[in-house]
Amino acid sequence: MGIAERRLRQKDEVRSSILETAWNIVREEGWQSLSIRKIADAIEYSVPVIYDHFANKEAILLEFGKQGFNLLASKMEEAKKTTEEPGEQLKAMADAYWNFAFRNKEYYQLMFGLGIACCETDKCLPGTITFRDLVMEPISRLLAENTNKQINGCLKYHTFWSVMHGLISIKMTANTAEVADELNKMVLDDAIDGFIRNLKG
Amino acid sequence: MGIAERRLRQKDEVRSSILETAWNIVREEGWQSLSIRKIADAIEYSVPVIYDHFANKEAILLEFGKQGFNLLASKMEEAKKTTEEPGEQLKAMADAYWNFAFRNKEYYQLMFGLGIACCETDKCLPGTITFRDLVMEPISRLLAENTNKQINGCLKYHTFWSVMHGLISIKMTANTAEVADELNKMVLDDAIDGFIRNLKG
DNA sequence: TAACTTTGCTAACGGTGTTAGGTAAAACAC
DNA sequence: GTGTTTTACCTAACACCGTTAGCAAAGTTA
Repeated sequence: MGIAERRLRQKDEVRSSILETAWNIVREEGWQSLSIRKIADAIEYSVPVIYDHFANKEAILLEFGKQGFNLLASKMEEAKKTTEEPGEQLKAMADAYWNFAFRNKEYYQLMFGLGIACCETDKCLPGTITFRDLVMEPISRLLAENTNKQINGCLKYHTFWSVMHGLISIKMTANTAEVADELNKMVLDDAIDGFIRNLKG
Repeated sequence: MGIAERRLRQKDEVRSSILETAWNIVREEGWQSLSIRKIADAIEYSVPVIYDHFANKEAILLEFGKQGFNLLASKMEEAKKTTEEPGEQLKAMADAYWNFAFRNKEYYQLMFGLGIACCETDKCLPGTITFRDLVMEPISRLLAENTNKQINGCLKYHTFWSVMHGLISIKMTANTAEVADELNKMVLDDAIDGFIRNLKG
């Protein structure tokens, strides 16, 4: 009785084509321009079919949000593995974050833009690694070597994200080429260097 | 012949009531929920009247954007005047920025949220002071005292904004009380302290 | 009073997310 | 193979949205 299986497969294909089509629309016209009707048109089904696969429009966006967070997490994990020195790890992850943001503007805008608030940056990952674990560990190692024991690691963790997010979101919002690209990357490098220097004491 | 004047006055009153009403809606229901029809309803005029005063909806948002940037600039200018020491000035301005953001969430969200992109953070002020002047001056003074002449002030200027914006926008997007308020303020203070320490060399 | 200008309205256009209700085809039971 | 039930899918609507064309009434001027 492979009928049920075939049906599930077909249903999954429609679901996939919804996501694929939506992604194309977003890439070509931006999030603002994505509409249920446009998707329905493109996949050659009527509008209500979409609601058989997603509760509402936000559920579609959330799906992309998850994808984005997973991709970002894997890129940062990968970056971290390239070195053992905690300071270098932080720099590598900052680099990975930067690259992710500008190679996947659509994802980044959805994830951190007008708070689709997919998650609090942490949750909604496959359960294994969290961003917190990833970034907190090298911070703690640097702080352990620091003679000044007053410094709060949790606080530094937030600073790390804030600096990166701030730099990227300002650059992304700014009218394209307000400042040269290299300068922006230098600002990030400089800020992260300063951050690490302060961690080392 | 005060007729024309009275008419102008009356027209201005309608314009003001549009802005006032719009602001009330935003405060009570958020930017997402602001619509031309709601404004028209509330001021007890028909919809097209609004278009006699504003070219379109975005023009209304832009008006608020200008207000926001002016308010922020004045708060930061005021903060700067409280001290002469450049490091203290930067801290005071960071504080003022922080306070502005959380005492005027609606403004901040409009100004830096989903890029209504009112301006590039600088322009659209009354022509006199720019944010750049305000922040760049104490940075330059600190760098002048620093023996390391390699440091780029323009770069530091961008870092300053990024850190502040990053901290605030992450806290604003986060689901209300992810982290205690005091901790967040501590993160800002810590980040700005670190920033200034690095400026001093 | 007649002509003109301004003011404000109704009603529409084309778009959005979402859902109720019906039909035809496919799958199942006998 | 026939009858019944489930599934897939569509049409059409609801309630919104921003925006604009066109018209009627009121106010202003000569």
